[in-house]
Amino acid sequence: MASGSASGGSTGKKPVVTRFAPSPTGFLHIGGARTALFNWLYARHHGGKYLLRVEDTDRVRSTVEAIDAIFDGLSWLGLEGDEPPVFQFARSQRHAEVAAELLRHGHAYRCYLTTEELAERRQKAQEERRPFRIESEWRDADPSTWPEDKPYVVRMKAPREGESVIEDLVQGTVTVQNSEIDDFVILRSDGTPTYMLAVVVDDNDMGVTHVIRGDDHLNNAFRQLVILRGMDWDIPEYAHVPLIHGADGAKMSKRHGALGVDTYRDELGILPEALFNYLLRLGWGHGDEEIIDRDQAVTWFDIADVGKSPSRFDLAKLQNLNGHYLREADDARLAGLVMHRLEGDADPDLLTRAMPVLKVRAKDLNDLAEGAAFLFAKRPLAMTEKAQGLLTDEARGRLAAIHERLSGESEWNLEGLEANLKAMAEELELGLGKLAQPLRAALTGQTTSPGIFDVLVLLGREESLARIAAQADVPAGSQV
RNA sequence: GGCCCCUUCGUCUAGCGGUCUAGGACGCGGCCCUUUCACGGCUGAAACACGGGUUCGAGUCCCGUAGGGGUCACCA
Repeated sequence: MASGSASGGSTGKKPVVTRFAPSPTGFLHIGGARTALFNWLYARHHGGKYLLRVEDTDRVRSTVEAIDAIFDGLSWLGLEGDEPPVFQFARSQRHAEVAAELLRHGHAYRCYLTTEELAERRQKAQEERRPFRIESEWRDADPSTWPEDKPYVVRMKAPREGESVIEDLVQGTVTVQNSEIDDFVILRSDGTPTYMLAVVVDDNDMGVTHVIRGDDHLNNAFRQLVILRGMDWDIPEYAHVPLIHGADGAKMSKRHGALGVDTYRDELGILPEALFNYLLRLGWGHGDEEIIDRDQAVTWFDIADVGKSPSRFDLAKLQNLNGHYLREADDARLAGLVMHRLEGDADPDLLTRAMPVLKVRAKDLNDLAEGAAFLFAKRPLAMTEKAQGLLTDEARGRLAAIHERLSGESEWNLEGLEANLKAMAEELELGLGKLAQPLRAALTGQTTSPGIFDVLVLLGREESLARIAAQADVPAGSQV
């Protein structure tokens, strides 16, 4: 257990230990994912440890589903902890012990004020338009006068004079008057610890040297300082990173655009490396660099380079980045990811072979599935309206000619087919488009697709000719 | 409302007193490539919130104003 001077924070000599401590009351949202990322990155950059702690002290709101969802999201992003996660609730005994010690040393006191009494005072203060601060008459009561048979909470005896300063790695020097800090509760009347106590005890016991979290905790840090000083524990370095806002500038909340990372994965078809890169660049930059992989991020990342102002979430940029990583991704891997997004049976080998020409046209896995659909479509092909429009009588006539010509194609490869059709266009004194577009419609049922020769090769001789025949004005007698 | 924090193109950012007629990226417009759609290449429009200081010189430092955010529980 750490001990020693609590004056100036750690000296930086100790190996770095960071932690990500979500409360399992919902999915792993985008903001939490970024906090985890920054903790992971900071630990990796300094060759330290990155730990996970589940803050499940709120028994009614914490669920196993949420715990699973969070771990699932973290491992998808490659942000698993370096050690098995700590479950906060399991440590409540230790929290209570610390509270007892604080009580023993007179840093905390039993407060017998009821919630109703407090509510009354709060309301009165509001009516009188003056700021409310808890001033419990029990603060200075002699412990010998503490009733044993009445319910009470344990409150910290926060200093009322002077000021507290935090040298925050992101926010800089932040000063707060001690008079602003009230006597917060550390142990509820049922004897369970509050978050405020639990974090401090757990961070201390886990040897956390750097607390990197959302800046909605900045105010809490000053309360936590009170406990730290009461126990004479080392004060960790703090880094309070700004929250992520929605596209409209408002705070990301559950009903306001905050999505779980699973939604980005499952519904939006985003690759983990794309989300990693996007989240990294949100609030942090390294010169003009935009495409940054894991290893590069580890060497470049510094928490001090994180900006102080909140940033807005921009889906278009995420998708652009995703498109980049899609093009870089392994074809078989992408085929695997796309398989279950396709309706009906799909051949993974064909899908893999088609991937090089499919992925340059997609920005997410859904695009990829859509683009791949024609490969596995059953005859007769469904036609989009535009494709239908392309199939004029003249076009159908040309398809018949193409069919006849391609039937004689011996090799059925890219070069041969391209030479053949180009020659045909020249002979007919037509642009290649006049041939290619109707052909595309017949082959794919759409007006856009990969290159027409790629499509022909991917579909193969038999299927290609059959699809052409189905749309062509085939002269009687020459059935396929 | 009290306290704390923030403010460069629509968005993410570079900038750490002179090299800024402010750079990059996404998005948007145009052109090129081209059988379609993409990819790629080139190119255009687009920002230092405002007002005072400090300084020979301010996007960069200080102070106000405005706007935005966070937080004020026996929730985490």
